Amino acid sequence: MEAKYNPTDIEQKWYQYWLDNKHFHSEPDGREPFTVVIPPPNVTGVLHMGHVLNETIQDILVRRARLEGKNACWVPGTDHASIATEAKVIKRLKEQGINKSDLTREQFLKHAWDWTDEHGGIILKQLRKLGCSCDWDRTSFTMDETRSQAVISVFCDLYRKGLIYRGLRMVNWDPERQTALSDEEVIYHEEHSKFYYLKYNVVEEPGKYAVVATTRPETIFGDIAVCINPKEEKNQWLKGKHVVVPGVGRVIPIIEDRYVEIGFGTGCLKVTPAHDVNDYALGQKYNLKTIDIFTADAHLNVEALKEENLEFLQFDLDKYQGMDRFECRKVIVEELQALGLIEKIEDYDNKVGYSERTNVPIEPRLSLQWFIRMQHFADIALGPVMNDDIVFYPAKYKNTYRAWLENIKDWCISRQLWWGHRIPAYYDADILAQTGLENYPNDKIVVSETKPEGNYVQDEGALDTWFSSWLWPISLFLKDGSKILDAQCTMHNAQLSYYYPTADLVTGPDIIFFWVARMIMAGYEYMGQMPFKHVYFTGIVRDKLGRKMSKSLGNSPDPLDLIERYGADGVRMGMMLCAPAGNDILFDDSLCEQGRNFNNKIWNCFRLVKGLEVVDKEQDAICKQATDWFGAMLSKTDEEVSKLFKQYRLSEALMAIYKLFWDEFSSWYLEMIKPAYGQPIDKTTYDLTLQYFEYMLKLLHPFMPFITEELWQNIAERKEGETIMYSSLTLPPYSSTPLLLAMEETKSIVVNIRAIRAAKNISPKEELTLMAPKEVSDVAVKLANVTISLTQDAKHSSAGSSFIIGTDEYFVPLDQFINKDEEIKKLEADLAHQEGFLRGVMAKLNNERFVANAKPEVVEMERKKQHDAEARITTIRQLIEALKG
RNA sequence: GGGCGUUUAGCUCAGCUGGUUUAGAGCAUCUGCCCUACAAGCAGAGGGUCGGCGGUUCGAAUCCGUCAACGCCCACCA
Repeated sequence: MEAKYNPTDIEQKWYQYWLDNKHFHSEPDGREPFTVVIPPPNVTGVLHMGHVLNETIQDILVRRARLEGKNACWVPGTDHASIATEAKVIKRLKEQGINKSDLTREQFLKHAWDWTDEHGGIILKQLRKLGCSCDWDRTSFTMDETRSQAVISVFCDLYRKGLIYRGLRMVNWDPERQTALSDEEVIYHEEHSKFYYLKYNVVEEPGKYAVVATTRPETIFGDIAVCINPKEEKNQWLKGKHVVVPGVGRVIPIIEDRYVEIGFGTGCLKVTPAHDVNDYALGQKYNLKTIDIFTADAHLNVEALKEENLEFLQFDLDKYQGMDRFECRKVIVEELQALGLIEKIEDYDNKVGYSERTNVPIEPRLSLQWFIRMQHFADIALGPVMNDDIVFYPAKYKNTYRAWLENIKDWCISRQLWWGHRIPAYYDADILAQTGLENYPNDKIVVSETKPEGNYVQDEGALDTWFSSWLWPISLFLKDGSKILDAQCTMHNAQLSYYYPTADLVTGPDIIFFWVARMIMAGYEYMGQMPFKHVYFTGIVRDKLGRKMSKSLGNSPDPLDLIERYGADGVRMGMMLCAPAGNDILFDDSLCEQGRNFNNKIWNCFRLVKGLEVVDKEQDAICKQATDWFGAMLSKTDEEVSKLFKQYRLSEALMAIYKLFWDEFSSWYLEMIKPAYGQPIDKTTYDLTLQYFEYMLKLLHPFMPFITEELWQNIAERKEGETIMYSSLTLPPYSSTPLLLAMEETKSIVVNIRAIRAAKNISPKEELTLMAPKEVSDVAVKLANVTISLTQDAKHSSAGSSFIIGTDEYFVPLDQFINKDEEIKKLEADLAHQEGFLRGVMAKLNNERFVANAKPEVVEMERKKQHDAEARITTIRQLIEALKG
């Protein structure tokens, strides 16, 4: 065996082995199920560090569940990511000189599928490199046939139930992709912008004007009123008057509404119902007309204004026609300034909504879209999380969840995209020809899983991607034509009834509304049950400086490159070392280094153990003590690890095993049982050592699947197809605290003597005498290389170095090396510390109220502290005197 | 503007319902070692008045209040 662990070949070998033996595949059986559905990555995406974190955690949970004897099933798949993928396809087409608008829907979809086939699933291949134990036979796609069918039938079902409706609403419009978005897809950024104070001349009082402050002067073409608060003193004079929209020349009324905040700005609000959510509400309330001045890609369309009789028009409308909205802002400000219609311009910070996907400022736009009534879903989804039927880790996200559900708004689910599930709504062609889409009567819409007979036109829109994602934990298990709508009432689907509800969901808190909440809604609506029992929210992977990893910053390492350099096990461990649940991850390559080093350590321990020569002989005292002790140690850690897993404290579980293996097993245990050079080891000790080693491999396996499989296969004879993955994880119970305490004392003796050697520069090879007040374990004799001289009264007069463990005093005579002053200084420092400590204890014990109020065992503990400290102080004083004398 | 969270060694974090030797771990640092598993290693060492202030208590990193810094989420003040 090589002295260094080389992961590459080994990882490939075992992954193939697992695949060949179908070890990741699950079918329902008598065992308890443990299901995890992957948060489907974008079908054309590539692996980034966020995935590494997320998928590693899932794999750890799944592998641990297998070891615990559960029937674990981790279902992989990808998401069609409607808007993101469509954007990529459009971009590629553009590179080929093709515009989306030149293609028919069918032609475009052909390109999109080509692209998907070409790039799709790359990320799933990459997950294999990471060691993910997904049931690849179950790989699904949110837009494959089964999943699509589920989506369409759910849409129809919700429509029938009256939970889906079509309506003309103010929506978030992405002018780049030219589609509506849901509220969740809008991200607000604080922005430094300007506040423009525009003059609106009052018709009834020539020479006087109202001032309106706005951040969006380009929208004045759509102004339809100016609103004041009826209670605002300074604007009383405007009541009932009319004003002229500057430049545009439209005469509009002053209206009154308490919505306008007194004291903010000038108290005059321009009302542009077509381009602002609040203005739209005002428009509805006062029955104002809406003038839409933007095209779908947010360029000006002022053609309609020409039809109006704008008696005070000062602008050249043709100049503005087709102008970009931001260009227009610049131009219009210049022109208004020239006309003397701007009173002043101030700096102003406000929030601007951006499209999550295209990063373009959102335009509020009135349009005809499909919505889900969310109140119903909020009602069924709130309780289970608040009362911990579904448990969130960390729990703080319960607050976030509740806040969202309690202020729920209807969900806009239609998108003006082609790549997605097409809305199964049909319009009678004849009626449509008469009425147009906007005025098409709702009761004549046919919503159906199949195209109705006759001359019908299907809705052009597609559904929000999340409308398919929210069914994921259900739709993944639909097989052989089984229908989602039958799922709950018949449960005839053996797959679904076995695997649902799933056990754990691992995902980022950024999609708690997009996905987590909606899965819970769909779960209760269609299965009558929760979709998962636990939700583990990961943090965001950041770089060492706390910056979010991103392509543009170039601070995100390529996971595959890391795997190449440190091995998948090393990378997984590096990731987990810095990943307490819910905290952001400050990732650094050096963490993987630590992971790699640990692999190497395990590897070399294995080399040592396997290299031992074994004979059939009695176990000596040292080995007996060592094996007994480590058995207890192992079982104690095992218990801890189980507890930590139950709390989803994975990084702590890993750390516990890490310390067990490196400190207790390698540094202590192996040194204890290691025979002298060339000597053999007894079989009992050897067998126990292998047993312990094997058990630790199992504990480690979820974190580091490859090296543990490799060593597990080599630690004993294995049958063809056997795997550590399904080796059971049970340990004979140990409960031996005295054993552990005794060994801690032994270790203290060894550490003290090593420290003396280090301080005095004495080689470990040189045997020393240890004067001890009581029997010292042979383990200490071996590891510290000492001979014991039993004495109740160490010879304080002779030169040497002493130490105290508990209240026992030990002494190592060292005539030739001793430096008295140094020794005295050290003892005096210790004395000062002990005395300070004693003072603290005495302060409590002398306090009557403490003695009276504290629990008896606490008082008892303080008394013991007092006695111990006093004993130690006496001993130290004697030592100092002896040295001085 | 509301809400939530964080603040403990140079770094990343434990520290559960207040008392278990005047705070722990891993990494990093420093010192000494190539000793026949491992220098991707071994042995040893140093390092914190627990963000500030105030309070409750016999006793506070731990509970309460307040301030500060940072982070996240939500919200239609144009």
